[in-house]
Amino acid sequence: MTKPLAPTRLRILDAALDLFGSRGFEGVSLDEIAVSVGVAKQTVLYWFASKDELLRSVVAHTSEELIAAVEAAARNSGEGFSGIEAVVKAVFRPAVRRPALLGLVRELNRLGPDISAVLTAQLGPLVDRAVAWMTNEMQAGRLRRGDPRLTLSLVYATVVGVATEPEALRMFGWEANATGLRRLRAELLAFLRAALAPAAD
Amino acid sequence: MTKPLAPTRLRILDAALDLFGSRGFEGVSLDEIAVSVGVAKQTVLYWFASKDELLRSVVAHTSEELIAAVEAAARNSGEGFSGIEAVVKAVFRPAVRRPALLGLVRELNRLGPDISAVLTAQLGPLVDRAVAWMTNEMQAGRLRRGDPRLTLSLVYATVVGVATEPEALRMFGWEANATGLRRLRAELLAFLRAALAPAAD
DNA sequence: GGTTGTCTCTACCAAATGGTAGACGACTGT
DNA sequence: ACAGTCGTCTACCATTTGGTAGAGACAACC
Repeated sequence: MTKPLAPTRLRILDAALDLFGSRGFEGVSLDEIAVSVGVAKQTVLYWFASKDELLRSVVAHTSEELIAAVEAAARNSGEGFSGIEAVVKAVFRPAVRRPALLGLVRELNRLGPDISAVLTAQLGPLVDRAVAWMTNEMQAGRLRRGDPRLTLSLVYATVVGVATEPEALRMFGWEANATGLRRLRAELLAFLRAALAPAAD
Repeated sequence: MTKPLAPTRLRILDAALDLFGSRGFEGVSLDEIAVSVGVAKQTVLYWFASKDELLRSVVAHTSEELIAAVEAAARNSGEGFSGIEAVVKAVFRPAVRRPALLGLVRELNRLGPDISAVLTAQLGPLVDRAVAWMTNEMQAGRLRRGDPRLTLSLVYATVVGVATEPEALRMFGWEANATGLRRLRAELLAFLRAALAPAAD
């Protein structure tokens, strides 16, 4: 605990997340990252052996945080849709405020399996648990029946799509302010609730 | 029949769409595009004055096609959810088969307003008509009531999310073959139908 | 045959990029 | 006072990038 709040290394990780997430790995130069942090390019290379390693570190660091948030939410969540609601709520604000968070996930897909493997390894168990939970809830009649994995994928795709495309949402007339954010979240939850509600029979 | 179908210019547009869409504008060099087409880099620059103009052309060309498909589907579509179903079906296959199609849309967001304006101008009227249609269907009770623009955004986000993240879907255990594609489409439509179904009352 | 215009090529350039080498200062423990 | 190491810097390099200049192949039209 020698360096309390934001030592250079963390500030670099932070800036790199935003830049990689918003403009892509190849679209950002080490120098840009350095300038945005307020250090020299070589300071970045002092902390991270290469640009690739910087990306790997950003992914590892970021996914740890996100996964922790999701797991915490999942632990305290209830049955049926409220379980999903808790997780979505936990992810929604940071994700929309900072599209880079989930944008980075997309970024991985274009950088070959060796890098996305870092994330897959971390996410695998979480996905499995989620699928098991979903299967159970479907069988109990608390969620609409369907392929649990695909349904989960669709929930994921919806949330990620919303969170990573503010520009597209603006195209539909959405305004990116606090009110817009609240409304979007409310509509997203209503949308997902309807999509997952068990068929009335 | 020397160059009947794909003259150089079109082949370049085609290759550029795939490369830009999958690896990002900055992640692809002119040389790569040229090689993948089988010509020299300078041939690319002969057809398109600069890399920027190439991107603009790809966007214009691609969005024309997509928009035409959407409009055709929208014209023949029915009321309520079947109207949306028709459009989603029209977009789904080409979009999933070729993630670059919609991936390009995301790509635009990171390239400044001057480029995404090309697309916005083309999409604007279509979006307005879709919103008007949706408002009408909601009021008629054929779709679940809600903010028409936001609901539309969510449908869009879901489809785009699904279409542009095959890697993420694979993380959830989805397999990218013909059967997987069919199942995914069926589940997507069921998901959207449930999400948009009018509240039973 | 000559001219013109289209299309593709080789050769080259200036700028930017990721990365290396090594110096300078600040702080540590001895 | 001194050696060491931590963190940052300036200076530099090799490669790649987008882009320019100009020549050659080839067809069509005169």
